[in-house]
Amino acid sequence: MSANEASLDKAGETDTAPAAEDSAEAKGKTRIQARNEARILDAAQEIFAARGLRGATVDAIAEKAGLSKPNLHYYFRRKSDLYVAVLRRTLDIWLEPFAGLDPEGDPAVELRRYIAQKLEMSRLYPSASRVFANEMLQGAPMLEGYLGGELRALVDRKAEVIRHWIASGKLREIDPYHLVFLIWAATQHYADFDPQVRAVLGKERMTKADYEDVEESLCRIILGGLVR
Amino acid sequence: MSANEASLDKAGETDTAPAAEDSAEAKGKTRIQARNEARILDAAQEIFAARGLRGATVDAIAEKAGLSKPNLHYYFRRKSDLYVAVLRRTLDIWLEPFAGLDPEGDPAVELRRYIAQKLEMSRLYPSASRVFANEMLQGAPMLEGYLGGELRALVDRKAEVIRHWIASGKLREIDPYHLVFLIWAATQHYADFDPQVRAVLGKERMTKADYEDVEESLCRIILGGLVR
DNA sequence: TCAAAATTTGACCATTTGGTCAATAAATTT
DNA sequence: AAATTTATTGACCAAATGGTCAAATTTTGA
Repeated sequence: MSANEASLDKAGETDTAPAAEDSAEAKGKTRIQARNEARILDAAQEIFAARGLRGATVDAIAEKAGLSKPNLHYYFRRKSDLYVAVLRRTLDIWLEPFAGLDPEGDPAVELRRYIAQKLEMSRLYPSASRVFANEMLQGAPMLEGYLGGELRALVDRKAEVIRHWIASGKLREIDPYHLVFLIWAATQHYADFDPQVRAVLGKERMTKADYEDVEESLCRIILGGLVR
Repeated sequence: MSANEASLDKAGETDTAPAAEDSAEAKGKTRIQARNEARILDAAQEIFAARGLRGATVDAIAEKAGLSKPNLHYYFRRKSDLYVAVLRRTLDIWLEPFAGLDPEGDPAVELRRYIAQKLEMSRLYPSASRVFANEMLQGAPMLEGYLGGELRALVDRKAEVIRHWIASGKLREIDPYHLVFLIWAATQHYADFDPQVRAVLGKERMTKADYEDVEESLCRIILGGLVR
């Protein structure tokens, strides 16, 4: 319909002075600022995860964060700014383990580790996964540039790694891209479709042990066929 | 928060006279009624798929259906009624091929067929998949009873089929439930995460041929490991 | 301690939205 | 063709919502 106010394409972090502060973050932020922004981001992640950008209300986020609505707007002018911030944080956390796939490592070990890491993220930060899923369902209006840029480049690089494994006879001949999609889909499923998973398994809650079963099952199916 | 106005649990189709009419539907509906309800359902599916229950506006649905808002309300009193109707239609279409898994058939053939069917549904009716995904992300408030009832029972039955295949040595030892989740996740991924898939693959559009590649890849990975 | 800067809030507003209703315009039936 | 039922709509409303703003309060630094 209209140009988006913001997106993740080449976001321009305007830090005037890098300055090595205490926390990993902190770009000249007050203590109060850091605390409140973190609270808001956490709250927003929960709300956006469950309702998406349009369905989420600023009131709901503010209440969950324990702030008044005007006070929230003091930190994030527009709801969409907040949404982009949440998305960015989610994405950063997400791609780290993927980028870590080591070409020199044994594919069975590397892939199992990646699957395990991705599953753990579904278990520990399900709402992060859901925010991303929601954005996908909307057609990814905020991620257009990112998906075709950063992400695509990264996946291309890792597809090369997988092809290298195949070439050296350690993996069967499979399309690297669809393997990646399969792993993403399978692992995120347990966060995104949690209600269905729990209902079908008849579990009130998915415990850490349950997730270990998932890991074992997924690896057995995927690797069992993949690995020479 | 509060009791939902409607859900899919034991929905009571109040048909006074079964009466074998022309179409598969038609429970004493006018021609106009049938046409408009279909239009509305289609339009609603698109909007709900992209925005979820809360994010979708009745106005948007009405416009897409080519009706005025009050006219839409003439057919569906509440937005949630419409949502449930869409969900029900989606669900019906969805489970048919799953229920069709034949215990007497060859597991490799049966599973490949199911994967192919599920993929085709992602290709032909992506918005149906997205409506369901959206409902999951919201926590499945409208499906609570359904998931733990009908669906769970069906999956239990099919898990038995898979165990039977394992027992007769046709499949490796795997957890039937996680296999089912894997297939669901992998196939629906191409509908739900379409923007990501297209961006990473660098494709403007996923063609039928592209989907055939997906089928081949998925079957090779999943079955390659599964089948004896 | 005190002024400046940062933070918080109550009150408010314009828009959007789900939903209603009486009145009107087709269809359908008799 | 009249009567009855079905379908459609313009006008409207109350509630929700994103966002603003001036005033008040708290924190910070000199």
